[in-house]
Amino acid sequence: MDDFFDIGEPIRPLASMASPAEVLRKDLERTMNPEQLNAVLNNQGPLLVLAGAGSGKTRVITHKIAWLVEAVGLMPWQILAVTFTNKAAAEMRERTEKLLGERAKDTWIGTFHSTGLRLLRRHAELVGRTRDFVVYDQDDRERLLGKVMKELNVDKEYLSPKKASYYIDDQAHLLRGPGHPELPMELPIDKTCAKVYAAYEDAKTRANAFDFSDLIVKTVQLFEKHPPVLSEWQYKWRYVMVDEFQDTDRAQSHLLRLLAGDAANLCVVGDDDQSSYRWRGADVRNILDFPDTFPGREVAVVRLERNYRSMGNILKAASSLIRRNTARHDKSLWTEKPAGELIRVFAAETEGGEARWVLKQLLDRRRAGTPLNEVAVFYRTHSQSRVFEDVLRMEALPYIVVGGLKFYERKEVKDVLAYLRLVHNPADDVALLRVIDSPPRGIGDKTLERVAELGSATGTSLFEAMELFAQSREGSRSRAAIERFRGQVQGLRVVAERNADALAVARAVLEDTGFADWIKKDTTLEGQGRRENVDELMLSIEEWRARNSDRSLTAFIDHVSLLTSLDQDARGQAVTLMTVHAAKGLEFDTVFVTGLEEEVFPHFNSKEEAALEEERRLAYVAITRGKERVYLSYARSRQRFGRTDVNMPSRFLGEIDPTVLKPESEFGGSRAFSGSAGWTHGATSRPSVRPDLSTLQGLAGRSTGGGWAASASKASSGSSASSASASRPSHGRSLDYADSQVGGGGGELVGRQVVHPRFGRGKVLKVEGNGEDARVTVKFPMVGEKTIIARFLQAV
DNA sequence: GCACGCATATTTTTT
DNA sequence: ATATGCGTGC
Repeated sequence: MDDFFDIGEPIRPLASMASPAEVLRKDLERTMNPEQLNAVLNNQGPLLVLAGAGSGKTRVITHKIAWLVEAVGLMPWQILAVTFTNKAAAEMRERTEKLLGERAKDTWIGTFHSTGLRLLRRHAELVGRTRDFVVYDQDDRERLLGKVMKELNVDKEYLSPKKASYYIDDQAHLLRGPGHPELPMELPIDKTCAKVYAAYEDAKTRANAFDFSDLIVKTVQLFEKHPPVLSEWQYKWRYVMVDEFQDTDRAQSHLLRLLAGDAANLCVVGDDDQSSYRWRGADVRNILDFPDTFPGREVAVVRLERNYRSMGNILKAASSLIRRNTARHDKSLWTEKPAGELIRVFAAETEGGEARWVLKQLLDRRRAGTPLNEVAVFYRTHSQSRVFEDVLRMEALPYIVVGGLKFYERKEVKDVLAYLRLVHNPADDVALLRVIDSPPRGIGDKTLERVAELGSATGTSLFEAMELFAQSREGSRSRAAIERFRGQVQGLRVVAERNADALAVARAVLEDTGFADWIKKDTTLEGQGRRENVDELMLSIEEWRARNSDRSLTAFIDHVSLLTSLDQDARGQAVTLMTVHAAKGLEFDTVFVTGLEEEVFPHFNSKEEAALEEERRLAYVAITRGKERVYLSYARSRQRFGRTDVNMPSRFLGEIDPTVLKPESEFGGSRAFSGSAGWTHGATSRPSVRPDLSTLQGLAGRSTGGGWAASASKASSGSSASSASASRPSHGRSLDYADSQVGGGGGELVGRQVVHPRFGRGKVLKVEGNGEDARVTVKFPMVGEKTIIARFLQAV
C-alpha cells in the first residue's frame, strides 16, 4: 500500500479549467507561510510538526486533509484524524467541512477514545465482549473495584478503590495488563494491587464492560492478537493524523504506530511546551523522541514558529517563562504583531479582592467593546471558580463554567443512564447496583448479598442470579421484590426491542420503574433540582435524537459515555471560566490568569522538578491563549479548606521578562513580587486605589471609607465576607442581617420584597440560617421559587 | 429495610 | 465548606 501515494504532484486538470487541486494549491501558497505549506504538502512517511502556540496548527491539519482529498486523491474515509477532546474533534470536523463540504463527513475525525470504542464495537467478540458492552467511567470503575476488593477481603483503609484505580491506569498507560511480567512486585501493596487488578479485569469481563483505559489498551490487544483485523484497518486508513501529540501516553502512541503500519503515513502535530497530562500517563518523550523512533527511516520535521495569535508582549512573556524549562525541543516563537499593552500583574489581599479586580477589568473591557465570549478567566483548580462566579453573578454578567459540576455526573442523571445501560446490557452489575434502590423497592443489603453469592457461585451477573434467586425458596418477601424488579427490567427490554429509539426507552424507564414518581415525591429544594436535571436529561436526549440518524439505545449510550463537561458549547455572550487544562487549544481576546501563588500555581503537589516543569508549561499555555490582552493576578491570602492560607507570589511571575509586566496592587503603587517583603499589611493603610465599586449593581451612593477598608482589614475572614461587605450598601435599604436578626426572629424578613441582580424583584418566603450566608427562599414572578444566599439579595 | 443525622475526607489537572 | 459515607433509630 506504500505505493498508493505518488504524492507531491497535484492531479492534472482535464481541461483548461482549474482543478480543485490547483485552486487549493494557489490558495495555500497565498495564505500560508512556507513551513505551514511544507507541513501540508509533505505526505509520505512519518512527519513531525512542531507547532508552537498560535502557529496555525489546526489550519494546517484541516488543509492537509483537504489536500489529501483534493490533490492526492484519497477518499475522505481513508483518512483518520485523532485528537484528545470531543471539542477539538468537533472543531476540526467543522473546519474540514468548510473546506471539503459534505465529503468531510466520511473522514473519521475523533478522539482516541471514541476511535477505540468504534473499533472495539466492531470486533467485540474478538476481545471477550459481546457487541452490547458498556463503557465504565471513573465512578463506575471505583464502584466495581469496591465490590471486587470486598470479595477479596482487601481492607479499604489499606488500599482505597481510588488508589487502586490510579494504579490500574498507571499500568494500562504502559500497556501492562493483569499478570504482565513487569508489574511492580516488590512491596506487599504491589502484590495486593496486582491481585485486585486481575480480579477487576475478570469482573469487567463478566459485566461485559470496558473502562476508559480499555478503549485504548484493548484496541491495541485486538490488533496484536488479530493481525488480519489490523491489516483491514491499515488498508482502510491510508493516512493518520494526530493532534496534541505531546499528550499521548505509551499505549496511545503504540496504537498509532500499529495503525500507521509499514507505510507510516503518520503525521503527528504537537508542542512539547504544551504537554500537560503527565499525571495521566502522557509521556513527553513520545514527541521529543519521535524523530528517532522509525529505524532506518527519515522522519521529516517541520517547525511552525510564527505566532499569529498574540501581541508581542504576550509572546515575550510566555517565551521568557518557558525558556526556564530544560526538557524541550528548542524553538522560539516570533510574531510580526506590535508589542501591544503591557501585561498587568495585580496583587490582591484576598481571593475576593482578586475576583473584584478581574471583574472591574472585565467591565472596562466590555465598555471598550470586547465581546464577553472573547474573555476568559483561568485558574489552576476548579475550586477557585467560585469567587469569580460570585462576583459575576452579582453583576448579572453571564458566564459559563467549563468543567466543574458535570451534568452527566449528577446522581439522578447517572441513575437514569444506569437504567438505560442495564436495559441495554443486563450483565452490567454496576448499573444494577446503582439503580436497585432508586427508587427504594424493598431490596436491601441482605437480599442483595444472597443474590451476589448466587452470582459468584455460578459465575453469572447479578441480573441472571436474580432469576436463580427467584426460583429458590428464599424468603418470600425479598423474592417478590426481586421478581418485581426483574419484571420491570425485562419489560423495559421489550420496549427497547420493539422500539429501538433511546428516547422511548428513557421515557419508559422514568414511568415504569417508578423513578419519576419517586423524585416527584421529594418536595425539598434538592428534589426540585433533581427533577430539573432529569427534565434536562430528557431534553438532551431529544436534542441528540434530532441531530443523529442512529437513534438506538446503543448509539446514545456510546455518545454519553464519551461526553465530558468540556463539550458543552459556549452559548451566546458569556465570560468563560475554566481551568488551565481546559483552555488548551482555545484562544481569547482577553485572558486572566489568576491565583498565581506558590502552592496554588505551581500546585503544591508538583514540587518535584519534572512536575514543576509541567506546571510551568501550564502557565505557558495559559498566557499564550491571549490575543490582545493578558492579565495576571494573585492573592496574598486565600481560603482553602475553610482555612486561610498565606502564600508567596508564584515563582513564575518572577521568571517572566519584567520589561513586559506592569505590577499594581490593591493598595496602589507597584510592588515587587519576589518574597514576602512585597506584602504590606493592609489593615491600617488607606486604600489609594479602591475597586470601582460603583460598577457593582445597586451600589450607587454608597458611603466611601467603610466597606472596603473594613473587608481588607479582616481579609483573613474570607471571600464571602469581603464580597458581602463590598456589595452591601452601607446605609438603609439593604438586607441588614445583623439588625433584622434573621436567625432568631428572622420572621421579619418573610414577606418582604427583595431584589436579586439576575432574577429581579421577588418576595421572601422562607429564611434558613442567619447572617449573610442565610438561605433565603424567594418567589420571583418570572422564574418562580429560588433559594438564594442572603448576601446576593437586597431589600427594597 | 429505610430515613435521617453525624462524621469524615476532600481538592490538581480528564478521556 | 461541601459532598459522601457510615451508623443509629424507626
